[in-house]
Formats: sequence, C-alpha cells, structure tokens
Amino acid sequence: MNFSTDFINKLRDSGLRPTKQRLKICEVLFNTEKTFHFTINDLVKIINEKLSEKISLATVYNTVHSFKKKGYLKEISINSDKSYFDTNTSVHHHFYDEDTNELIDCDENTIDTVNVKNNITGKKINSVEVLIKVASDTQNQN
Amino acid sequence: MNFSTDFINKLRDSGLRPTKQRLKICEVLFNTEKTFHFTINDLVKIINEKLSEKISLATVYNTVHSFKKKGYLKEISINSDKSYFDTNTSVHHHFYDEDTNELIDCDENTIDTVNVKNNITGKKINSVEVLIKVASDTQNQN
DNA sequence: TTATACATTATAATTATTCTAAACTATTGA
DNA sequence: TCAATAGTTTAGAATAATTATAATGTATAA
Repeated sequence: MNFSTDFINKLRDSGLRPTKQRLKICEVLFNTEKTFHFTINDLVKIINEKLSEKISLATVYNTVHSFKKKGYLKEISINSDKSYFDTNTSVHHHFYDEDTNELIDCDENTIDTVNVKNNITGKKINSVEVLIKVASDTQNQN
Repeated sequence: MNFSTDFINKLRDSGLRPTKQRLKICEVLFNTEKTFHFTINDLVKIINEKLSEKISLATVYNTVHSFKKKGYLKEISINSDKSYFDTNTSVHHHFYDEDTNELIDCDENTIDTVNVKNNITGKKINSVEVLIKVASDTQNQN
C-alpha cells in the first residue's frame, strides 16, 4: 500500500496526475530493487502479462515519454530501429550484445570517467555516453 | 577517370560488382577530401541533385548496407528515429546537436582513449563509441 | 556469347512511432 | 458536493523509416 501512495505523491509532485494507468506502469517499472532496460514493446508485453486490464499503446508511449521528461527514465542510444529505456537514470555506460540485442549496464569499474576537453561553442553538454558493442567471437559477418 | 577505375577495383576486390549505381554512390560518398555524415534520406537528396538518372530507394539502402558490411561506412548510434552513417570509418567519437540534429566529429584531442577494463565473458568488443549530446543552453525543456 | 548468379527496381509489407479527436477522469473551487 | 475544466486515455488513422518481394536487368565466368 505505501509504495502506491509514494507513486501517487511523486507523480503529483512532478505535475502528473496519478491515473490508474500511470500507477500500474510505475509498479511495473519502479517497484523492484533492480533497474532494468526495456523497449516500448517489452513494456507492453510485461503489462499484458502482469495486469488484467490492458493499457492502450498510445498511453504507454505517452507515459514513457512523460516519465523520461520528468527524469524518471533515461533513453539509451542504440543502433536505431527502436528506442531503449533505462530505469537507472544515473550516469553509467552500456554494453550492447549484438547477438541477442541485449543492453547490459557497465559497472562503475569498467570505464573511467570520460573527460570531454573541448565543446561546441555556445552549447551545453547534456550527456556523455559510452556504448560498447560486443558479439560472440565466431558469428560476426552477418 | 582514375578515381573511377579505383572504385571499380575496390568494389571488385571486395566481391561487389561495380554497377553503374554503386559507382555513382561511390562518387557521392568517397570522391571528396572531407568525410561526412548522412542519413539515407540525405543521400537520396544528394543523388537526386547531383545525378541526372535517379537511383531507386531500395538500391540506396542495399548499397549503403553493403558498403557498411564491407567496412567502407560506419553506422553511428544516435537516438533512434533514423540511422546515421559516417564515411569516416576510423575510431572516433561524436557530438550530437539536439537542436539541429547534426552529428559532428570529435577531434582526437577531445577525448582520451576509452579504456574498457572488463568485458562480457565469451564476447568480443566490436566498437567503443562515445556520444556527447549537446544543446543550446536556453531551450532545453522541450 | 550465353548461362547464371548477382543487382536493381517499383511496389507492397512491416515496424516503430506519432497524431487525432472523441470519451473519460482527476482536480479545483463555487 | 458538484460542475467546470484541464489533463488523460483510447482506438484507430497517419506517418516515417526500413525491409521484403518478385519481376526485370546486367556483370561475369566459362
């Protein structure tokens, strides 16, 4: 019960109405110890498995984008075709397994802080992200 | 004339038939001092402007993917919606201007070599890329 | 120079995402 | 407490990027 009121308060505090749909998506995304990565498609599947009532695809898109805008989710740049989101919003880097299309967090010891020594004039750095693409040694010619 | 025979030989050497279309795309992509970034859409526009005969969209996709597979082009991971390609296939990093959707090369002094200290077991690292997202200081709430 | 394997093409199909406009609901304040 | 309203949800249409298809065309090897 308390996590639910937590979510209600968090949503209200950030100017989002705590609707039934948003709360259910909160439960799926944030009511867990571990952070994880997902595509919209993954999320829709999880929702359909876990919940009795379906949530419209448009709502899932809307909600994920609202949550991203509010800083509760991060979008990860992977080789196009779909968007990946991360419930871990801290600065960290990723491995991307090209065999399985899986995204894996780098732990903090994998890469030292990336120091950007020059910047484009008049611009502010919003993010610095490293993506390490890996694949099994054998099959790599597709 | 000589650049044309160069392209013919390079294509043949890598097992690609030097067709009229591929040679024209070679000219557009590689017959220049400077490397550059493009989307498929950009490339189609350039082709339509520069060439009298049109090249089918499917062929442009096919060719770009063949060239990528052969290592003549690199694909750059940007926040989804479309694929960006780079005629500079050396290891280097990028700025991405979120205001203009422009991709800009980092020069070699901007970032020190990124040292990956751990790797996923049984996998080979194919690439390590840094993407620095920037935007003008003022407009950043979309 | 002909068979064949590879390429190109227009178009259809697919996939991810965004738009639209109508119905619904949380909130505010009378 | 209740109605006004501003924000949400929804199904389905629209769009955009990309891939598949299958017929036609072409480079190349024998």
